[in-house]
Amino acid sequence: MTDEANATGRGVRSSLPKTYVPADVEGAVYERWLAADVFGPDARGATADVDAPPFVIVMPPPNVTGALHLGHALTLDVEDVMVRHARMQGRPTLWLPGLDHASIAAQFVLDRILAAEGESRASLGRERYLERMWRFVDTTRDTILHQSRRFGASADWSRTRFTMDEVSARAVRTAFTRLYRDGLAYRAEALVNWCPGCRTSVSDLETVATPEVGTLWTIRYHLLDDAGRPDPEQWIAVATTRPETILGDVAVAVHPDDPRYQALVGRSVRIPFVDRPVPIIADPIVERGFGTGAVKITPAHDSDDHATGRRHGLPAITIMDDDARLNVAAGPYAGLDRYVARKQVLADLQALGDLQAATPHDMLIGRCQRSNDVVEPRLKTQWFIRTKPLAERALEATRSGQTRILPERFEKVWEHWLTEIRDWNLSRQLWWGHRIPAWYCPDGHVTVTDLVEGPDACTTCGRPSSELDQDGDIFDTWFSSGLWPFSTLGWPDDTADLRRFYPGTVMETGYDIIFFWVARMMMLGIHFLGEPPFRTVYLHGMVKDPTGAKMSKTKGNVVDPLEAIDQIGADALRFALINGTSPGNDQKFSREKLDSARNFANKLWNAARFVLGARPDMIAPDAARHVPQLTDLGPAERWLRSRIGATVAAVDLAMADHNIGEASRLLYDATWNELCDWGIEFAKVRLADETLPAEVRTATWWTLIEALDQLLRLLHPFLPFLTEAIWAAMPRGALDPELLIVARWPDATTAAALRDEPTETAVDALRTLITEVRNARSTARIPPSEWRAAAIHVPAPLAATFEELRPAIERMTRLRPIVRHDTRAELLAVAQPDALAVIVGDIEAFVAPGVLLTAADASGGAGRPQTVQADQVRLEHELAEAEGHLAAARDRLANETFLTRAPSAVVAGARTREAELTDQVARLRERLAG
RNA sequence: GGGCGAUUGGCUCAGUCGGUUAGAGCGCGCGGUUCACAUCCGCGAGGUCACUGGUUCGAAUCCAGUAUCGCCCACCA
Repeated sequence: MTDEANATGRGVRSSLPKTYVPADVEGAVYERWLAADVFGPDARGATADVDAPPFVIVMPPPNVTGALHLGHALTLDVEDVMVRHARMQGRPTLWLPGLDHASIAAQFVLDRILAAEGESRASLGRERYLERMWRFVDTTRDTILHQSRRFGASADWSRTRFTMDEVSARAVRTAFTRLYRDGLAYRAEALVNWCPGCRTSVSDLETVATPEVGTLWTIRYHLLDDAGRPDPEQWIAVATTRPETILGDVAVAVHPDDPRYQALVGRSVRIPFVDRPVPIIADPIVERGFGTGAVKITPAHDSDDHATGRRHGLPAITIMDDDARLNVAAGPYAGLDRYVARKQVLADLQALGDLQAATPHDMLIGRCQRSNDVVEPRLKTQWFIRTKPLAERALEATRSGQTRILPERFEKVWEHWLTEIRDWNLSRQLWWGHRIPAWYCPDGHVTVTDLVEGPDACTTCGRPSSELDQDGDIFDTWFSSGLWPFSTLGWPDDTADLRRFYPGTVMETGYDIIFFWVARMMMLGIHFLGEPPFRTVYLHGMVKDPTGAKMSKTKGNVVDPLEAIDQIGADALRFALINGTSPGNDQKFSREKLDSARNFANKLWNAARFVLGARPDMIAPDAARHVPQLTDLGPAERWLRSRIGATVAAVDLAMADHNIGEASRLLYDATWNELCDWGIEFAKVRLADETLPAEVRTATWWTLIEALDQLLRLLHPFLPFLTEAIWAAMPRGALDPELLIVARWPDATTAAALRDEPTETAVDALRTLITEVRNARSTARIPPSEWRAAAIHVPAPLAATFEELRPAIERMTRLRPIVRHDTRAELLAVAQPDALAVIVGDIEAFVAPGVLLTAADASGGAGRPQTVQADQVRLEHELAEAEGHLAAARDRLANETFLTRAPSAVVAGARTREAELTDQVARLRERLAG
């Protein structure tokens, strides 16, 4: 075949390579897509209807920190399926790819690399550190983008964005400035989660509550007498898990109604080592039953205590520095690490005789999600976002249905989190990220501006910019991520893209970042643009290892998606990740799934190879697509068309439901169990039958082509490379594009017209007959290759179909001749007593006797006189089954209330069934008796 | 402490609006050199749908409770 023929889009390549080698195909196919320019909403090669509503998918930009893992693969696959589906429906699609600078994660990774090189943040300094970071992300960025293409992602690479690029930077400055102007961003001293390892504050979401067994120590604080001296004989005992923080204690709290302590309220105790007198206060927050019922109050290092301290107007004494070492306020313990200090304090208390008890205690310790360090609550002056008003509008959006969350159950956690939301700490004491655009003058005035060059002067006192200092902190990464759906479209400018593509259609991501990311996008999107950034939030589950454990490098149970692609191809990996999954549910990923997907890819390839290679001679190799006459189709062809129509409808339903796992399952089934097992097998007989008229044989082939064509379209989102490669060899219609990726999704109306239920019913009955004959032959141990004769009675309505399919039935049952009798009586008259009986509904067949076996023979023993017909066992089994069902059916019909209350259709169905079973049972009994 | 999810053959999972006989893949057993595919073909065995109770003519499905596992949220020191 010539290149010209291919270029017309109508050429038929004579055959596909015998074996499908993904590596040979995938790269080349991707190049063809790129060359044809089909990915973007207005791509040159795209065939979208410009007036159709655009399909915009919002994806989480992966972190620039390293290679992609299986979770990324799943994300890209799910999104690619959705985008390809929409593209084939003729909608302009926007899938905007990008990367996230991931400030804390990236610094964590780079710090490790630097440590290996004998360098550190401190040794490089801010400027050189950032230069180094840019070099690092330049390489990882290329890796990630390259990998995304290997997954087959059909994103619009021309629009690739980075959360640290200038457009993003401007969006960040603008967003923050407006929030500040709107009174939603504020700077305040507050207790924040401090990670001493990362040397930055982190948000509540970034701290992980870790169960640990700690110790609950009981410590005596001596009461002060009127002269202010500690009384060695009188004390109040407090319980604490953090004895080192006593150095920052400012009070002891008891419950106001606690009779043990009521007399002590208002008196003072002495804090040891720092020799500080503090009051005993009453506060209902104290749990009387816990510990001693008396709590030490350390406002600077505990969030409960902070709140208590504020209620009582107590000072907050910070005793730790950024490295979590005790500071000068800790008196004799200054300079000690927090845990060293703890030991020392305990030893000193012991020496004083004031350590009363130590008991093991189950507790939750907050650890840094990134570094696993124990997070320290500390007082810091930082920037916060007032989230309540933003959260309310996000809740309105989901409650009103303006934005829908799928699966719906996630709406509950969404509700809860947004209802209980606390202010968002935006400041990070890191270097890699967007610098907070706030400047401070020596008088403490704050100037916030979105000007890239900073403010001219202090907006309060007019001091020139030279006297202003910019905040040294950067923003939480998720702040820029939260702007993603619109910052990528040119916001804050009112761009054409923004007007056309905001809000997005579907936001797709894993449920693990619903709060980190989805909630933030919702809050910020609604605030800045007045409407939510997407209509649907689709959350997929997590990919776990075969035992259900989380995949992690340290556990060594990760599957490298690129390795899997090298071994079995991207299509198989994609199918393995999607087939058999449902939205929001985790999946256990295993080698077996990959194998199964690979087998399916192989099956499709070979089916296509057969179909294309089975072209009858009278059809020219480069023949244009031809629609056969309905009258030239046989029952098998009509059956196959009808099943394809049913598949289109079922897949459409699943896709509309966002249930792509179900869609893939339906397609697996249709391809393997319908097209391959029956469609092709039936067709083989007609195609090979030279006695048939040419138009009948060609009609069969064109029917296979039609079925394959429809399945290729439906399968393309799932197996893009493989289907595209097959498509290239298919005879295409005049209107079909050269590339499947921009071909049209099967039309529902056309598909509905393919349905032919009477044919399906008739052919299904004959398919069951074939299966049952095979079963009978198998149990009777008739060699599969051996031809046998048979006699059959087929009820009149089925007779014509039977005759039309006779050659196929003969071949598939390996029975010939099959003598058909018009009445059952005729059949029984000729039936040999030892023939195998096959009773399928109204059809009854007798197959020439098989080998008669004893039980001993069946288990491999020597040949013996044959007394037991193995076939009898099968019939008895069938009889028992039928009798069971019959009994159930009769019970139901004997039930008066069933007859009166159940819908008449159900009752009628039960009656029919009962009649059928009665008949079936009678004939089975008759046969067994005979 | 609160919430969510899961529990269906040996394993991994489907199962729509409650409806007759609960499906698939893998694995298992038997058979197979059928000219697309052994990454295959044919046949088969294997399930009291976690448990208890309820609603209903009818429950894997709806309700209540229990158990086990997993996850999320949470300020008892």
